Amino acid sequence: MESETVVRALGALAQEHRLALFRLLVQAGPDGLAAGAIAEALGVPASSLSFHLAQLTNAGLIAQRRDGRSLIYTADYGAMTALLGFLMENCCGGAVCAPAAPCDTKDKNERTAA
Amino acid sequence: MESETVVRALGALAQEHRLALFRLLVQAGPDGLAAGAIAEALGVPASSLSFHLAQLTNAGLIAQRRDGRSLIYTADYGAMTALLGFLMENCCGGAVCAPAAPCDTKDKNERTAA
DNA sequence: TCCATGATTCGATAATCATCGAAATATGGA
DNA sequence: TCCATATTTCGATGATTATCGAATCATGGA
Repeated sequence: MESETVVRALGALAQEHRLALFRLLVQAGPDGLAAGAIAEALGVPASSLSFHLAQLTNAGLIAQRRDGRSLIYTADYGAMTALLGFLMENCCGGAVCAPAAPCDTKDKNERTAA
Repeated sequence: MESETVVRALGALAQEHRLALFRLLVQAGPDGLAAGAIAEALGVPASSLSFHLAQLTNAGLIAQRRDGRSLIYTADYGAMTALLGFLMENCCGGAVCAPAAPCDTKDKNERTAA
């Protein structure tokens, strides 16, 4: 993962509404949520929300698909995994830093960096 | 970790110079680096660097100590661990997301959130 | 005490970001 | 075709961020 990509992803998450939005999409899972539902959940005007959705999309953290009149947004787990991988490997001075919790993982395939 | 803290930490890292700076401090380890050395390494004017150091300090990601005329900066691993912990637990939809690498950890004590 | 060095703060400026109503675009149904 | 719904784009505005030279502050040594 290039550091410019990392900066963009971090920047996308470094905003109250967008962090909440991303968490919401993570909770929603693969089904995702329509823009309108998100706007209501977050209490943000549609045009403002659209701006934030664009930021996250641009950073590659979420994806968009259309379902009828609605645009459904979903979290991109792979992008998040890559981001976490970068942070762990480059910003943690080795293995010392990683929280111990999720070591019952079942995926070794998403890995990116060396 | 409160989400406001998370936003501030992410914002602090979401900048080219600051991300490079933080990585540099992580590499430097507990000895840290003097502001002047950092400025030279990054090729950034002293006053600009000072601004970025303040951002990272304010976000709690780095710490400062004085050694004679020099101010030595060090990465705060605990803060980074807490940040990663938050992201893993809130932005990853469970254990599915975590990269598999650092599971040979030796520390279970840094953990913060539940 | 005086000076040199290491670093921060101040101040001005340019750039980017966030907000949100109004207008425009896309889709589906009558 | 015409209308209603879902959402984005446009445009204007205020706020925050990044940059960097000059001035200031802190420390140590002569």
